[in-house]
Amino acid sequence: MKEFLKLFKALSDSTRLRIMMLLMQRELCVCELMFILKMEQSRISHQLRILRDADLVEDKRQGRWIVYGIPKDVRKNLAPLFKQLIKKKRADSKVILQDFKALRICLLENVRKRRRSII
Amino acid sequence: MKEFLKLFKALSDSTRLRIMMLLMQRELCVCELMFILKMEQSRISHQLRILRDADLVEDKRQGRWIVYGIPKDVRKNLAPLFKQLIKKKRADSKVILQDFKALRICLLENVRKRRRSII
DNA sequence: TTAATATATGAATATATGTTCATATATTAA
DNA sequence: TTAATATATGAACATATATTCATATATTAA
Repeated sequence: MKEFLKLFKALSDSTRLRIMMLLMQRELCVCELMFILKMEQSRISHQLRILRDADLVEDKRQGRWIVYGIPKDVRKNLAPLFKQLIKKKRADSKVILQDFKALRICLLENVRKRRRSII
Repeated sequence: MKEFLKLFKALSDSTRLRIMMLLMQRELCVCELMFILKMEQSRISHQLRILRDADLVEDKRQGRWIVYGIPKDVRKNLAPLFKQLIKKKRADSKVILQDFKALRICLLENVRKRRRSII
């Protein structure tokens, strides 16, 4: 039961749910999430930690960025659930769809700098 | 998103999760839940209210008891998820399985009195 | 009608959680 | 090596949530 509680708790916060929806689209670093969600860095880091503790996301260093993504098995399990969240064209999904729009802008504007680390 | 948050929040408490698992087995009144969970009445009533506000349970009066159950559509949607929760024979499921045992005893002992209301 | 039973609910309290601020750490650029 | 950038994290604070206690309401039994 603990495991399920951890999962539900992790998903029962709007910031974390938005992060999850974004990471379902694409791996992102913290500064990209900051740009898209318009939230300060520590707020996002704290929430990512909770998601990581619940094994909903994993992180890897890429040069000076730390990139977050959703492990394959988690992605597979959550996909049907999250699909419902976008599918319904209700006011409910508005925030999510706006976030997706901001994600596109984030990529176009190359918020994560072009420089690539050697490692 | 609000709808999903409401769902996840409703399920992210161990008392409520246990209640949901029990109601997936069978309709139950508050006093039966008290007996099974060994919790005081107001505690259960408060949690049932939260579940009802999230449309996860519905109630109907039967004589002097108020019987709680899970609406068919909700039951259908949550069944696969909850099945996983019981399936895995891990310490994680122990509490739930103990609750099911207590449920059986509850029914054998006829915790809800035999008298039936006229209504 | 009165007492007993079953449940709901408001208020008080304790605890958990989310956010912000300040600061530490790790990497890369200069 | 030093400065800049990206991120993590501890502490303080505000807010939300769960639980308990006291009490109200509705139904049935006597």
